[in-house]
Amino acid sequence: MLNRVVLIGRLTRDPELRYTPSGVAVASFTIAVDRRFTNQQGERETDFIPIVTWRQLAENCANYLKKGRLVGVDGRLQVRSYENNEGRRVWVTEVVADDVRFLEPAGGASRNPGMEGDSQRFSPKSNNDFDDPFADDGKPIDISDDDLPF
Amino acid sequence: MLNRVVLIGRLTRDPELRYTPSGVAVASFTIAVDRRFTNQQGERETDFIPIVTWRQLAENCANYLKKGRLVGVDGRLQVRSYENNEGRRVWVTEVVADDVRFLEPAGGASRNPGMEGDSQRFSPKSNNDFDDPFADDGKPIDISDDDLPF
Amino acid sequence: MLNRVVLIGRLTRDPELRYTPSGVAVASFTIAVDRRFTNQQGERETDFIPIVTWRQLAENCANYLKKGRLVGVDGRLQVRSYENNEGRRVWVTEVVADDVRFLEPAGGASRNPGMEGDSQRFSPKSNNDFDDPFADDGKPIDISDDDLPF
Amino acid sequence: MLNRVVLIGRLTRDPELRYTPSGVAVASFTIAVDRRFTNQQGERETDFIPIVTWRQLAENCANYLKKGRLVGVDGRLQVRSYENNEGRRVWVTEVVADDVRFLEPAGGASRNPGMEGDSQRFSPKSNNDFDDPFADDGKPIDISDDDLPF
DNA sequence: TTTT
DNA sequence: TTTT
Repeated sequence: MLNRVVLIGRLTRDPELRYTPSGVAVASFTIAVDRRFTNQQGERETDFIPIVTWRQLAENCANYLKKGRLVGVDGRLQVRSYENNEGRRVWVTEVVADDVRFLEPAGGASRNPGMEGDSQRFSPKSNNDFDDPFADDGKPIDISDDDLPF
Repeated sequence: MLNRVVLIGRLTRDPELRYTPSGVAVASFTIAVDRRFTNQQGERETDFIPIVTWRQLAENCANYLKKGRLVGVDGRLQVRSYENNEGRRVWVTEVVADDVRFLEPAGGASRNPGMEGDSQRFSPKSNNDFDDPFADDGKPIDISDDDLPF
Repeated sequence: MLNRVVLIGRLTRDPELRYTPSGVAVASFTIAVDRRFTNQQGERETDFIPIVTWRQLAENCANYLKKGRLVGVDGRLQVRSYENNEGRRVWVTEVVADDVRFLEPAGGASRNPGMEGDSQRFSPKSNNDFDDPFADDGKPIDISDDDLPF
Repeated sequence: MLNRVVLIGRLTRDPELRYTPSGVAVASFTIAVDRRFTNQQGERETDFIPIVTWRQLAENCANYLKKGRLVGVDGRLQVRSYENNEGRRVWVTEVVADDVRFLEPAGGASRNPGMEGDSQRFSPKSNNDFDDPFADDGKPIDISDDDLPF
C-alpha cells in the first residue's frame, strides 16, 4: 500500500554508520522537526524522528552530514521491534529514507556531493526558443473569490 | 518545519473514540500498511501505524469506519511519551491525521458521510465551453527516450 | 531537490500505452481528483491530473486499469513542453508515477496483479507471539488538551 | 480525494502579491526544482512549478521571500483555466500552498518572521527529565539483512 | 473526450 | 522573464 513521508528538520547528532553481516551500509540519525503551531502554553514543541538510510545514500549521509545540519527527507514509515537487554520487546517507528537533501551548504564544497553531480549547472530542456509557460501575457489574471481554497 | 505523511491501509480494529477533559473528540485506530516489496524470505511484511484524529473528523471516523476498512490518511508524524502502569516512560510515534478518506463504499449509503457532502455530483468550473487541457490534438505526442525518468 | 506528489482519484478514460523508439513502455491517463471543500457556490470542483508511468508499471496500468477505477498515485511533478500542430509550444504539467495502487477490486481477479501478489494475505513479521505494539494495556491513556494539534 | 504535494526549490523571481475583489491577499511565484537524476545527455533538468498562496501566508511570502531563496512547499495540486488575450483557453497547473518554509536565513533576522517565532529555540515537551527515546542503551542494535528495504 |  |  501507499506509504510516503516527507520531513524537513535538523540532525540531533552525527549520523551513525554500520554494516549488515553481508556488508550493506546503513546510516541512522534523528532529526528534530519543529511543529508548525505552538501548544496551549505558547511553547513550540519538537518531534524527534529517527531516520534510516541504506547503501550509497547511507555512506553519503555519514560522510557529509553532521549534528545541526538541516535536511529534507523523502521516505517511508516503518515499524520494527527488537528485544532490549532486559528481555523486553521494544517497538521502533522510523523513516526509511529514499532520498535525503542537504539543505545548507556546509561552507561551499560539500553540497550533496556524490549524489547530485553539479547542482550549480542549469539545464533547460531546450535552450533556444525557451518560453515560460507561466509568464503573464499582459492581460491581468482574473482572480475571483471563487479561487479561494478555504 | 515541514512534516507530511500520506498512507493507505486497512483498520486493524474499530476506531476508539474518547474526549479530552474539555470535551474535544479524539479517535484513534491502527492501520495495516503492506510494504511494497517482499523481504528476502519472499514474505510481504506489514507496518502497523497508529492514527489519531481530532474533532469532527474523529467523530466521523468513529461513526463510519470499522475494522478492515481501507482508508487514505493525510497527516503529520508526531512523537509523544507517557508513563505506563509500571512507571516506565513509553514513546509512541503516531500520525495525526488532517484528512481521512474512506476508500471503499460500506455498502452504498455511507460514502464519507458528513465529510464531503454529495460526492456523486460533478462540478466542472465552466460547463459551457469545456476543453480538456490534456486532450490530444491529432498529432502524435513525441515520446523520446529523453523523457525516461530513470 | 525534493519533489513528491501523492494523489487518489479516478481514471477519466482507459490508459493509453505507447513505446519509445528504444522500446520502453509508457502509459498515460488522467485522474479526476475531487477537491476537499466546495466552492462558494457550494459546488464540489474536480482537478483533472495527467499521470505518466513507465516500464513494467506502465504495462500493468495498461493491462489492469480502466476508466472509472480508483487509484492511489505516488510520484513526482514534472513540466514538459511540445509543439502542437499549429506550431505553438504547449506546456504540460504531469505526475510521473513511481507507484500506482489499484484501490478497488475489479470483481476479484485483477487486484494489482503482478505487482503485489495477494494483498488479501497479511504477513506480520512474527506470527507466533504477536503483540500489537499499540494495544492498550488496561491503563487509560492520558489525553490532555495539550495534545490538541490545532 | 487525497491530494498532496511537497516540493523544495528556489524562487525564480520575487513573489507577486495581489488582492481579490473582496480584499483577500494572494501571492504567486515559481520555484525551480532540480530533478534528482540527469537525463541521457548527462544534463540535470529542472522543473519550474508555479506556487500560489493565500491570506496571511501570501503576505508573509511577499514580505520575506525573494528571487533565489530556497523554500519548502506543502500544498495541493490544482488545475484552472482562463481565457488569454487571443481568446484561447489556457490551462494552468499550480500548487496551492498550505505551508511555505523559508529554508535559508536571509542574513539573520528574517527567518520565517511572523510565522514561526524563533525557530532557533528548541522546546522539548518536558525539559526536566529529558530522555532521547532513540538513544542507544549500550546494546548494539541487531541489524539483519532482512531489514533491507530493497 | 473527464471519473464516482 | 527562470533559481543555485
